[in-house]
Amino acid sequence: MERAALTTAAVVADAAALADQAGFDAVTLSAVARRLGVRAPSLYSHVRDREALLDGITALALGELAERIAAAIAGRAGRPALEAFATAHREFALQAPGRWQSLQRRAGEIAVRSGGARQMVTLTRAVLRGYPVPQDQHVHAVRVLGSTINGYLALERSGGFNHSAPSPELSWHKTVQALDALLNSWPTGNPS
Amino acid sequence: MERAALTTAAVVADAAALADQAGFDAVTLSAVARRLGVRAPSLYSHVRDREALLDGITALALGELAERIAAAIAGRAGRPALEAFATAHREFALQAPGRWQSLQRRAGEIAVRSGGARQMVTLTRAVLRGYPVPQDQHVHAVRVLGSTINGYLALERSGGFNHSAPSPELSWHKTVQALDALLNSWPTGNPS
DNA sequence: GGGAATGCCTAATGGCCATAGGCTGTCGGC
DNA sequence: GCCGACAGCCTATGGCCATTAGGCATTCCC
Repeated sequence: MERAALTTAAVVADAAALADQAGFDAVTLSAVARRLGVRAPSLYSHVRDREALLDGITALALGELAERIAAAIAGRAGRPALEAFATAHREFALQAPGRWQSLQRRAGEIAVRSGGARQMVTLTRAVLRGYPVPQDQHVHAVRVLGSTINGYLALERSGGFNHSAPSPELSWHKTVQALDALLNSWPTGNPS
Repeated sequence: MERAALTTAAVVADAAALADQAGFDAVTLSAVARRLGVRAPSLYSHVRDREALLDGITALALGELAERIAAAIAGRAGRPALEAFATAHREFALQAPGRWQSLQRRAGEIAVRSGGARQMVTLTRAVLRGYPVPQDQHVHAVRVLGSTINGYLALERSGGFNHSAPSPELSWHKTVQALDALLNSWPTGNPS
């Protein structure tokens, strides 16, 4: 019996793969152990508990998403940058649904410390540089952007669009277009 | 031993209360049974299985939210209506976190059929009537609105704002303001 | 008063997380 | 080349959960 050479990273990676295949909720220590040809308790040498495993997936996903986004918006500004930013999000959600799902929960210590979150904020701000949004409004704009993009993908994923007509594709385009328009004329004062 | 007079509705209502107190994930047949002073298997007379129970909560929450929104936007139009619409959402999320959480998942048969979903769409369209958004764009606008509001509340709830400065309150206001501006100048053509 | 239906119960199965403690092969020090 | 420590996996166990099967009492209608 060869040593399986398990490491924390390997366990987390396999768990992430399982999440993509069977859904985030299907990520269970037992299931991962089965996939790795090992008994469940053995995993506790590499992972503190289930929560830590899930948090590890979150950290991994955060890093991967940041990487994709960085590559996507490099060399772009303004609307093209925004579109690349949004598309990177959406493709990540579609291609790695389990990992994406792992981002939609209260992040634990590991994930927060991993720096991926900070990186995401930095990247979002980079997109904003191409728009006439004043510095002191950036935080708000970052939040609106994150809310809308994540919210849209969550709705799409949970089937919120299955019962009305036009394709999600079309609405997605309109949504990004709307965000572009919004950033271009960011409301500053207190207009009545 | 008095007959507890359990009904499907009573079980679902108690489950919803539990969800608000302990989180949606804490809604377990065992826990609900304990609260009702009954053994877990007894609940199967009223509820098909756990999934049906959760779906029941979703249907209940959908109806309650629609009711709140209807009351909030009655007699208002334009920006006040939008603000009332958004506020109703947020207050629901803050006051009934478990019920709100139940809306953030793939809805099952019961919830879909309950008509609450359709009612929500109708109410959102009602808000749009106060804005110069062309009819054929309403679907998209409904989706953008839903995405942003839900997305914001999800982010707020999952602590996404805990690590940066300004209060969520402020950003929330800015977000609603931004949506107002967006609807007022909804991008129609294909502006380059 | 009898019988069926209603509504709760106990018993039992199987899955999951988690802890405790045991076994084995590998490797550094001598 | 031997020995002890340690790394890394194992079995055994306990507790909680969902779900099914089958039993017992109360109620209500005839």
